[in-house]
Amino acid sequence: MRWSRFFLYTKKEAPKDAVTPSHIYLVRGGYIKQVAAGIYDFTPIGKMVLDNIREIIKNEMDNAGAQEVMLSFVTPYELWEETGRAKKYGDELLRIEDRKGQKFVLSPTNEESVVDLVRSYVKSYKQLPINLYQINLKFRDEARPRFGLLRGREFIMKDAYSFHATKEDLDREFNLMQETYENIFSKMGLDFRVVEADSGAIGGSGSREFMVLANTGEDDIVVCTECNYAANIEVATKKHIKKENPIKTEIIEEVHTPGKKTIEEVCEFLGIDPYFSVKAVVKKAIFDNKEEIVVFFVRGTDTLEETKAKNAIGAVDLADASEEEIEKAGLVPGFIGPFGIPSNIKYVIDDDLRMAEELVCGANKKDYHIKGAGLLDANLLGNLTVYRDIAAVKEGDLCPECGKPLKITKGIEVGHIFKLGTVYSEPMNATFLDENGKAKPFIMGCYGIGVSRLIAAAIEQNHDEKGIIWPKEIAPFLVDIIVSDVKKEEQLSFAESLYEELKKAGAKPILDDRAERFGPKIADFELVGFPVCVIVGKKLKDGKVEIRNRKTGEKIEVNKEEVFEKILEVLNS
RNA sequence: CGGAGUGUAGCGCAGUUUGGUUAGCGCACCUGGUUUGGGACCAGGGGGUCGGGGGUUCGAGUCCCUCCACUCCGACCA
Repeated sequence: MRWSRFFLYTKKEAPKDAVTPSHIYLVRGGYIKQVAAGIYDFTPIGKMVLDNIREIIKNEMDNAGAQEVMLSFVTPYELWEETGRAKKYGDELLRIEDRKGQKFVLSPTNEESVVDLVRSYVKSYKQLPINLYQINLKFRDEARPRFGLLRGREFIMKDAYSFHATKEDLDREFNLMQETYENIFSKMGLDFRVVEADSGAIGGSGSREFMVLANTGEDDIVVCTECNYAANIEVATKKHIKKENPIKTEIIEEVHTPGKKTIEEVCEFLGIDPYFSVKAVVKKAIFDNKEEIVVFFVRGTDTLEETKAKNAIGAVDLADASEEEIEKAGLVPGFIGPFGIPSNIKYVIDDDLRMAEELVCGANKKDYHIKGAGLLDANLLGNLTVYRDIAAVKEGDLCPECGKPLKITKGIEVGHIFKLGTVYSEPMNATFLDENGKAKPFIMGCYGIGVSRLIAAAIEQNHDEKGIIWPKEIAPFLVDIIVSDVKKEEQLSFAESLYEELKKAGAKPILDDRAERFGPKIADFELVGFPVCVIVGKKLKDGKVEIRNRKTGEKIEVNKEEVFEKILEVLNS
């Protein structure tokens, strides 16, 4: 490509609304242009990066035996009514009507479509397993799109759906997909982790997320400092250890704690370690058909993990409870504890408190706490007591696998694989006949990769203060040939012949033959982020040109005769 | 969806408080010239429904009403 004719225009100034590096550099580098909130145009160079990523994904998916399809983007609303997701998905599902008033949705994901496709052809276990995938546009009407391509409303996703006769075969495919994903992200040159994850609204029995490690990530992930345990904080667990409270109380007693409502206040007032206090977190739990006040008890030093809490009671959602709602339920805000709690209140105690002794907790009575309480005997509390893991893992907690300290890092979710089971095939009545001629619903898995998000994630992980540093596997061009002064005939003709040579060798060159000075050209090289550049400039008359490595910053001066070999050397280093 | 902002040339902004000639500046763009290894310089030039609609006024970018769009924090998010 000759830059002088290339539809690529960089900017010196960052757009005022961009805050993350990937968003800033994608816009400044001329890769994307915003059209509306969370919707972007891709310029030719942006499309090249997208295609490079698609190519890697396609190769690996095909290798794994999956078959590429393309499901319709505009799909009938009816299909969404079949599974009940029309309601559940909420406002994120963009509904539209055609001229006849027939309802459609813009696909945010395609479980319904693919089940509809497969059920119309597949009737026998002999046709299984099947894995169908597509790399296609998606639309989710996010309440708050942000950070450029990291969270768009319109985006490109690779979604795959597998169909099996048995759970064992699903497990096999699930593992194969995990391997395939690991290959894909490794090939792209990304630093990532596979983590245990919550299945969320999509349902199913198991899921793993693929996280690109980056400071700007929106997800907290828990990783072990020793072994390879890694989990999303929404599901991460820790090893429970029993610490002895140095303070031994003779008797369990109520103590007067006037106006001391927070853990901090109570513990300071009583002179105890907050680790041995019980924090009550009151939430309004929303179920399909009702709302209910639920109390969650965790250690004073812990915080409630809402996803875990939600799963513990099977609620659809948790909302903050107002002081009035708490009082109306018969609770005393600031003095809530597991002992003597009104019998109509549902509550859950964190696993870490199981068998804990010498605790301080609310007495369910204004201005009183209980000292010396123990959870040795659950019967004290009645048999409704439920212990679940509901506290968020924090830095320094111990690994559930090996017992070494855990740490928390930020990640960008670029892939997610699920064991769906029959949650879609059953309601959609998608069945096959097994060996005994009996109709059974398909057992399904689904596997997603955020393709356009990967572009942003790759930049979040690979940039400096000057611009993008593309991993060469996805770089739009590999070698930027800078002609320092295009009016110098010898510079231009040397650069042109080098360009032809590199092009023939498949080294994806771009020739910067614009009528610009050296400054803007080298700055654009760094901003747009090509792996290597060759500077054909004033030293050419001494037979020398310069090669620069974008990533290492290394500069080498070489004789013009050996430049071709040296470039390939740098590229392959 | 709650809270806070912003909207003036392709991009970044000033002007709005206190209404008053023809709405400015930097970058980018066009023409000519000089420059040519880190975002050059000189001269000339083009480009505006001041987010939309309504109102107040002799007069509105500026005041009032209303709608819209976009951004940030949070909630949300396979």
